[in-house]
Amino acid sequence: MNLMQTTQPNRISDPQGKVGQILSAARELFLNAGYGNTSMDAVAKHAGVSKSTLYAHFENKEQLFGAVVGTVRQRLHDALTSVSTTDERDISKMLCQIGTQFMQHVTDPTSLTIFRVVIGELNTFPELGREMYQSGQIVIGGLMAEFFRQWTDAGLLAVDDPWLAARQFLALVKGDLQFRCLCDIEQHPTQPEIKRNIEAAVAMFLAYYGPKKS
Amino acid sequence: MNLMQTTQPNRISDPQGKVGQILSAARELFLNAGYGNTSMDAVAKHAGVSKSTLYAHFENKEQLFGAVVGTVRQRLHDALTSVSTTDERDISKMLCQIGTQFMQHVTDPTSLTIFRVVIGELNTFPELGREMYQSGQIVIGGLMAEFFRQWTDAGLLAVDDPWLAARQFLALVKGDLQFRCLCDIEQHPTQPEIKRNIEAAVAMFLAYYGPKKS
DNA sequence: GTCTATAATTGGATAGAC
DNA sequence: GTCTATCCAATTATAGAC
Repeated sequence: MNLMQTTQPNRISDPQGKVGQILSAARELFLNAGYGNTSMDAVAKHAGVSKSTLYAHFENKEQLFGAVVGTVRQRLHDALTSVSTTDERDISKMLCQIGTQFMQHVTDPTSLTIFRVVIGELNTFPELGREMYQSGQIVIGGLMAEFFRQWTDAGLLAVDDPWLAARQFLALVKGDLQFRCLCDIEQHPTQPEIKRNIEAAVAMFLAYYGPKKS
Repeated sequence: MNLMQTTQPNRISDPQGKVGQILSAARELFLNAGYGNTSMDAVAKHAGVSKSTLYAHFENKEQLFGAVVGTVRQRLHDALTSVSTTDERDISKMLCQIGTQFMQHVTDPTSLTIFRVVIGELNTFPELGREMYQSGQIVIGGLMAEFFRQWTDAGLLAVDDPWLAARQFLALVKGDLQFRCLCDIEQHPTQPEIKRNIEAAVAMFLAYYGPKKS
């Protein structure tokens, strides 16, 4: 699954070199038409190179697909680890900030598309699905759990199981919006819809994990 | 998308006739290998009929796929509309009962597989994804909303927006388990894991929507 | 490394006999 | 309705010249 240079003296990550063109074209085609409906011919034509060049850089179709998924997965990973909050005293505002950033990435069209393709091809590429999930849910879940632990130490929350609380918070924030997006390509959630979900989630979360009780 | 008899005098739903064999074989192959990786040759061979017979009953590959998805979707629809609870005074127990039944269908391997295939082929068959989603989330959401409305009238709950409460409850019960199943074919949730999720969900839900407050 | 041309296979769909 | 045999287009992957 190593996509870039192996032993060749090629400059690393040459963005507009042939490899970059191929990856870019492959990403667009794979994400729009799926794995099975995308031909290597089409990738070569779309990238403006010949099939020989294509096969000179990538062993076969499977490896090319893995490389494309790898780049998109990395982007999702980076986006989610950058989720943060300004240091406020108002725990409610902080939770809303984080929820908003999270939903932005979760409902991002590119993220959704890659999840669709990977999920659909899960039988052929089981490990890609696992990697995508880990770059998504696990990364953001761990981040939230750490936040909750710190805020509990600071007396802002009363969370006993940070991982459980993190999963509950994220589940509430998402509601069924991510799943709906995944199933219905046209029903993109509106901003008010997302905002309402987040506010309801924060209210419910604080009613249970807020500092006043327990 | 009408799969069974149109004008032919064939007995309706002949379970072990050629049509039944074809649908059964097609279901197994489509769900295991996906749409693009399943050939009509394979379907015919697996069903023990010739390709001519196959094409005598189904116009083309797309229509066959639609018919298969239709049968599975119907099963999911029926399963979810049958979710119910014994009439107790203990609201907590009733919620746990419903949550358990819901999770049983949500984590059912066949349901998961059909969702994977449909999601992966969403660009080719947009309406199938919408139908699946409606047979799943919308059906169970409406059912729950109605429960919550009745229980609020009876003084067991204090729910102002039944649809929102229903989505929140279902989101909490699922957590990230459905999404995890969808992405990772091997990580099937254990019963204790599911049970713990449900109990935590009910506790949190009742802390907010329970009758004592408000 | 890159191209043109092509090999080798497989796909969906049909013709015609019974 | 059902079968055998086949057509034709498209696909992945490679050979050989430059």
